[in-house]
Amino acid sequence: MAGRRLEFDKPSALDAAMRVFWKKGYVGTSLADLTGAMGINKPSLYSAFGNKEALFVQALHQYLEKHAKDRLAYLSDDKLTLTQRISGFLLATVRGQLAEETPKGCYLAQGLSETAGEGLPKAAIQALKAADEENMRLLVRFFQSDADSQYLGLDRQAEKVALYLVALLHGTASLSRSGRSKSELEGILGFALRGLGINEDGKR
Amino acid sequence: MAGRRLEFDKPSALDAAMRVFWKKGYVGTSLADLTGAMGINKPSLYSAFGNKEALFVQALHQYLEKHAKDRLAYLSDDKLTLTQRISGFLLATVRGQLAEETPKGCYLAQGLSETAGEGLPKAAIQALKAADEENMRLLVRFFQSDADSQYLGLDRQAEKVALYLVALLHGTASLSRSGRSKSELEGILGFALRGLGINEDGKR
DNA sequence: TTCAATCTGTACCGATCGGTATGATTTGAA
DNA sequence: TTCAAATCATACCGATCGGTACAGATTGAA
Repeated sequence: MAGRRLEFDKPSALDAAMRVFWKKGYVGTSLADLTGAMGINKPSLYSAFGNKEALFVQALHQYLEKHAKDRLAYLSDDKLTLTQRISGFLLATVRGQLAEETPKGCYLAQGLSETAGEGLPKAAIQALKAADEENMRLLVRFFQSDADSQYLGLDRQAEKVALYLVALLHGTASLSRSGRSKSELEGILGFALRGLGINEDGKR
Repeated sequence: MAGRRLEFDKPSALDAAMRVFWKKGYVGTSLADLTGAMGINKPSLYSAFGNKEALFVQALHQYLEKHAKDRLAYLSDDKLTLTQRISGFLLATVRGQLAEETPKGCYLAQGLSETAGEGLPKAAIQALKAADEENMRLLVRFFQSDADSQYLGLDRQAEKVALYLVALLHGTASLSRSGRSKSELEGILGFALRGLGINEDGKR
């Protein structure tokens, strides 16, 4: 088709936008913040991504795909014990929450918290709730279907166990945003595992 | 002294401001939000409280005094076992996070999270960090000095134990803001206690 | 009763908010 | 080479941001 070519790389512009929302939240980021970080100006942003809230939703999906999805893979690694798998999942998540290359905390948790205020448009709230529920679904299904989890009886309270881990990870996300160090947060995970009633070899 | 009298009740105006900040965060609340909830207009706000950030700090102290302080009292109730005291503290905190009469979540946790963005003035950051550290100090001192805690060896890792509980409570605060129910959050606390390695009578 | 002190309401300040109209510029197809 | 399609940069829109000047109202003390 005819027409001038895009002068910026759309995926990397979306990546830049994601980092701004990740760091400052939805209400805390302005269009000037976004265009500055993305290296484009407002009309380009609007023609490429719609508007602020549409960009927020796309950035959320980018975050889930590029930064959240991999962590769940630890849970289904057959070569590891249950403890190792859960511990790997938790460690990877916490490392992601305080990596140097990205903002502190968790895009999803940050967004969900803003749900309680009144600054989020409906589409953003919907996308955040959907991602939260999907995340919970995956965790619940894991504790329900995993053999070691069944052996320990965790499958019978899969919802509670999953919510316990989600709460802990929301907590570490919050603490990482307030400046806590890697060693401080990793120290928490030992207690987290003990809360599940599992030990190092994954069997009671 | 001479002069016209204040036509509003200063403490209850501060209380109204506290609820707005509690619900919407610092960057998410506008002066219009504040004056609307407080029932006064801007010049009155500025003469009585200084400016937005000074009001935020005063509201934070009001929150700590009226909504956070009492919970710690559970820890030093001599008539209860260690488990009962910690459980009481956690339960009271979670109930405060989703009470009907107040906004969801925790004013302090909400503010600390905003620390990672760039919307908070320095004075607000200082006050939040100070409150966070004071809170941690009290918890650490508790696990160091409590007899039952010493008996269980928790005093030798008091910092880690305290941070574990703080992380969990930040997590429940976050979850309460995203709409989780009382029963869901209370279900988490059982795992939290197990993470500490204590049982119902407070002795191993 | 006067006067300084204090508070309230309105109206305004420059800056920034999210979003857009417009015209110049660049492209592929005809 | 012409022309429609797409993107770019600038400049602007009304609304709202945090904050304040100012005039009128209300008070206690002199």
